[in-house]
This record gives sequence, structure tokens and C-alpha cells, in this order.
Amino acid sequence: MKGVSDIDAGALAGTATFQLGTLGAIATERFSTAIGAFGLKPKHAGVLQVLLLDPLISQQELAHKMGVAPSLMVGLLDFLESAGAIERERDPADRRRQVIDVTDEGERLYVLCARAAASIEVELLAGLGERAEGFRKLLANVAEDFGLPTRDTR
Amino acid sequence: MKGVSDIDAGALAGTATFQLGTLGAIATERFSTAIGAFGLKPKHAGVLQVLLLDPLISQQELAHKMGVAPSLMVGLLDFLESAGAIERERDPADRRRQVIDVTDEGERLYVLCARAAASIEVELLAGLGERAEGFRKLLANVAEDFGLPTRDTR
DNA sequence: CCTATATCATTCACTATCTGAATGATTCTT
DNA sequence: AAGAATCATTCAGATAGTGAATGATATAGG
Repeated sequence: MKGVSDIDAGALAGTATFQLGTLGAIATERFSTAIGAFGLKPKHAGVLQVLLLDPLISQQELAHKMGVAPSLMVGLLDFLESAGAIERERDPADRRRQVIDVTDEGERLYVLCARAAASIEVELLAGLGERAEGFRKLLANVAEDFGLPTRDTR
Repeated sequence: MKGVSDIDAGALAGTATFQLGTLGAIATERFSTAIGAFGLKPKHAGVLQVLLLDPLISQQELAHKMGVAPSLMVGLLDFLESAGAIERERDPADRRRQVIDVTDEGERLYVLCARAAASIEVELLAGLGERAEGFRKLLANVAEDFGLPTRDTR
């Protein structure tokens, strides 16, 4: 039965789709473990990231940018609030909305997340040697194509 | 309050860790949608991929390679079996084990998955233009560093 | 040989994560 | 002023995953 149909047994694993998906899962898992040390999960870090780049956003827009249901966002923000990372108060201009403020503690936690991610990046790209920088640039280009926030490199 | 602590608001989003994680999620979600058309989920495709590259593996090893609990693997294989993609029979040499055979139907489904992944890859890398091939090579290098199965390019 | 221990697949109870459909408050439109 | 739309929130349920038993089988030591 082998040699008759003779499939390319690496066709799937060879795609960038598969590799991105799998490496992304590895990256996120490591990130999750690292920031778990101070009580956060990747989605919490993502919320802080979006909020710092887009401070006056509504919870609806926040949920939309992160690709989750608004009902899930409530719980994520509840957690961040109880951790002292954000504060919510009704928008006086539109009392349906909440104005979300990232506190100093929130910024502190964000910086810790960014450091953890930077340290994991080193591990992930270690095997690339001097080609790591080129890979980073191309990856950032793809990220930008898909609307991910880009680093301010001014 | 702005300008006092003055955080780098793109520090996290700028890391390859964050970008890999997010793009990986996008890749997997698109892949999931595509292969959902013929009833599979990404983990099922992953199982077929591992099995085709490593046919005599035990369920334990399979679960270990995929980073899931053996108890989860049972359900994934039950599904693939009921879909006609694999067959299980007790290993006569060690009757605790199951010998897992990928059927013709399993190979057919695998090829469909590989095609879907290839087509999504084109979308993902479209913005890279002629630099896509370079990115693909670097990504494959990283994948190999982390033990992902590599395409046979003989 | 036979008893201990280990290993395999499987089941089961439980937890975590996420969604979509209500709900109530508020705002917008006309 | 009324009806439609929008916001945050709650809630019930779906889905995916884990770790701890369980029973069958295999292996190692005395």
C-alpha cells in the first residue's frame, strides 16, 4: 500500500501556515508561563497593549480589535481592575461607555510583560544567528499587513 | 500623568514573541475555517501529519509530540476513526498498544489540509512580495530548531 | 515461576475559555 | 416623545483541555 498513492508526507508541515501556527502556539505558551509569574495571562497583556496605544477606546472596540466577544472583555477588564492595573469610570459624555484608564501599576505590569516577551524572543530566534534581525523585520512587515500595532521606531 | 513615567507603548507589540503568537493565531484560525469545510479541526490535521511521518508511533508518543494529554488523544483518534481516516488495532507484539493506520481516506483528507494550508500561506505572505521566499526559509529554520517536522526537499 | 512494578489506552469528573442571546441603561433619530 | 440603536453586563451553554482513576498487559527481580 506504500508506493501506490505515495503522498508527500511533509506537505502540511512544510507550509508557513502550519509553522506559524505551531511556533505561535509555542511563543504564546512560553509567554503565558513567564507572565503567569505575576498573575497575568496573554489576553490581559494584549488588553494592556491595545489600551496603551489607543487609550480612549470603548470596550466594544477593544473586544473587536482583539477578536473576542464583548462579553469576554468584561471579565478580562474585571480582572485587570481587581489587580489594580486599570480603572473604569462612566464616560460623562456618553454614560453607556466606560472610560478605561491604565494605572501606574498597569504600566508596570505592561513593562514586565514586554521584558518577558523580549527575553523569549531571544530564545526563539537564537538558532538564526545573524539572520535573526532580517527575520524580525520580515515578521514585523507581515504583522503590519494584518493590522497588528507596530513598534514606534522613531 | 502622561510624560512623567513615559512608557514605550509599543514595546510588547514590537516583539517577535507577540507577533508570532498573534499571527500564529490568525493562521490557525484561517486554517481551522478552511478545513472545517470537510469536518476536520487543526488538531486532527496535526495528528495525520505526525502519523504520516512516524507511522508506528504509540498514542502516548503521539500525544507527547503534539503537546497534549494522552486522554485528549483518545478522542481525537476516535473522531478520525469514525471519519474513516484511520484504523486502530491492537499491536500483536504488545497488546497494550494500538497500531494506527492512516487509510486512503485519511491520506485524501491530509492532502486537502495541505492544500488549504498552502493557499492560506499565499494570503499570509502576499504583502512580502519577492521577500516571501526568504521569510519562508527563515521560518522553516526556526521551525526546525523547535523540532517541527521539516518538508522533504529531496 | 510469580509477584511487584510499570506502561498503555481509556474513562471520568472537573476546570478554563469562549460564545451568543437576553437585559437594562443610555443615546440617537425623526 | 417614541422607537430604534448602542453600550456594558449577566447568564446559560458549548468546547477543549487536564489529571486522577481503571483495567489490561508487559517487564523485572527474587
